[in-house]
Amino acid sequence: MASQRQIQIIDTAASLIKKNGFENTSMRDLAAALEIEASSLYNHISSKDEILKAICFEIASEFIKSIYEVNDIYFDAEQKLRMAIESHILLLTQQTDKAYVFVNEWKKLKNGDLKEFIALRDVYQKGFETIVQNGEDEGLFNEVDQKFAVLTILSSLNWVVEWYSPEGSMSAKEIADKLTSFILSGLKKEKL
Amino acid sequence: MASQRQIQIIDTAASLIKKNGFENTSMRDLAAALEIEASSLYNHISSKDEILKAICFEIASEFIKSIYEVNDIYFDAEQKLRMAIESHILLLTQQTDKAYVFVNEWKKLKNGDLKEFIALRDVYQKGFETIVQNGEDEGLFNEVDQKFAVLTILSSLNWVVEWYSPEGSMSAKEIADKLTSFILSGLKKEKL
DNA sequence: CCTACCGATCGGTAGG
DNA sequence: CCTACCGATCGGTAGG
Repeated sequence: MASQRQIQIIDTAASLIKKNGFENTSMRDLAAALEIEASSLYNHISSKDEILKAICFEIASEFIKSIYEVNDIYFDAEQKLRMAIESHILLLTQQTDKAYVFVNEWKKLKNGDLKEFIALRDVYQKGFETIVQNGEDEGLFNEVDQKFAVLTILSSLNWVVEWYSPEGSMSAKEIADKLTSFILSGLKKEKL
Repeated sequence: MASQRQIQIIDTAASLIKKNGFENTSMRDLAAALEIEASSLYNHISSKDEILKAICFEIASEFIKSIYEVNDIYFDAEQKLRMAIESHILLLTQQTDKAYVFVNEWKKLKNGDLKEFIALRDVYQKGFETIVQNGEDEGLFNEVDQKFAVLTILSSLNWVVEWYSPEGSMSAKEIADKLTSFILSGLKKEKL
C-alpha cells in the first residue's frame, strides 16, 4: 500500500519527469522539490526505477479498467468506440503528468518491468481491437487491418498529452468528440 | 560541410540513440561502436549536443523540402494529401534511425537549437495545413480545426517509426496508402 | 529525515 | 587518433 508520502513523491516525480525527462530528473532534483535530502527519499521508495514503474503501471491499470468497462456496458460498436475514446482522453487530461510519463517514458522501464508493461499495453490494445472487430461484424466499419487501425488511433489519441492544458480552450469532452468524428469519418465529406 | 568521418559518426550515433535513447548513449559508447577512443570523437564533432542537432535538422530540412515540392507540383487537395503522406512515410522508412531520433529525441535539443527546430516543425505543419485548407476550399474536406487535424494526422504518421522494419510485411507505399485512406475516410463505411 | 560518503560514469580538455 | 586526466554529477548506502 502507498503511504501519503509515497503518493506525494510519485506525484512530484511525475511532474518533474514530464518537464525534464526521466534521465534528466535526478533524485536530488526530486528531493529538492520536496524540500528534503536525496537520501531521505530512500526511506519511502527503494529506487528511482521504482518511481517510473509506479507511474506507468498506475496509468496502465486505469486504462485497462476503463476498456473493460466500456466493452461490458455498451453493445453498439460505434458507441463503444466513442466511449473508449472519451475514457482514454479523460484519463489523459485528468492525470496530465502521469499520463505524459506513461506515454513518453515507458521505454525506460527496466527488464522485467518493461516486459510486464508491454503485456498490459497489449491487453489494452486488444480491447480496442475487439471494438473494431465488432464494428466490422455489425457491417458498420470497413474491413481493415485491426492492429494497424488501433495503433494508428491510439497514437493520435496519445498525442493529446503533448499539448493539453486544463487552461486551454477545449474541454476533454470536446477533444474526445473531435477525435472520434475524425476517426470514424476522416477528412472527406460524405458523398451525396 | 560534413566529412565522411562526420557522416559515419552521425549515422552510428543515430543507430545507438534509437536503440538506447540520447542520454543513455554515451560518447564512450559511440566511440566504441566506431572502434576509437571517446576523446578522438572531438576531432570531428564539437559536442554530443551537436550530434543530436545534426540528426534532427537533417530530417527536418528533408521534410520541409518534400512538403514544398508537393504543394508546388499538385493541384488537387486529395492528391496533395496523398503525396504528402507518401513522402512523409517514405522519409521515415528510408531513414529509420535518424527519423526515429527526429521524432523521439528532439525535445533534448538545447536552447537555441530547440527553438530553431520548433520553428522548422511549424513550417512543415503549416504546409499540411495549407493542404487541408485547399480541401475545404474545394468543397472536398469537412470544415475542421486545421491545426488540430494536422497534428492528429502527423502523430499517426510518425508512429510508424516505432514499428517499421524494412524486413516487415508492408512496404512504405502500402503503409502510406493505408494511412491515407484512414485519414480521408475513417473507419466507418460510407452510407449508401 | 540527515550527515557523510562511495564507486561509477559522464562530457569534455590538454597535449602530443 | 591516443594517453591521461578533470570536475561534476549520478544513484544509492551506512549509520545514526
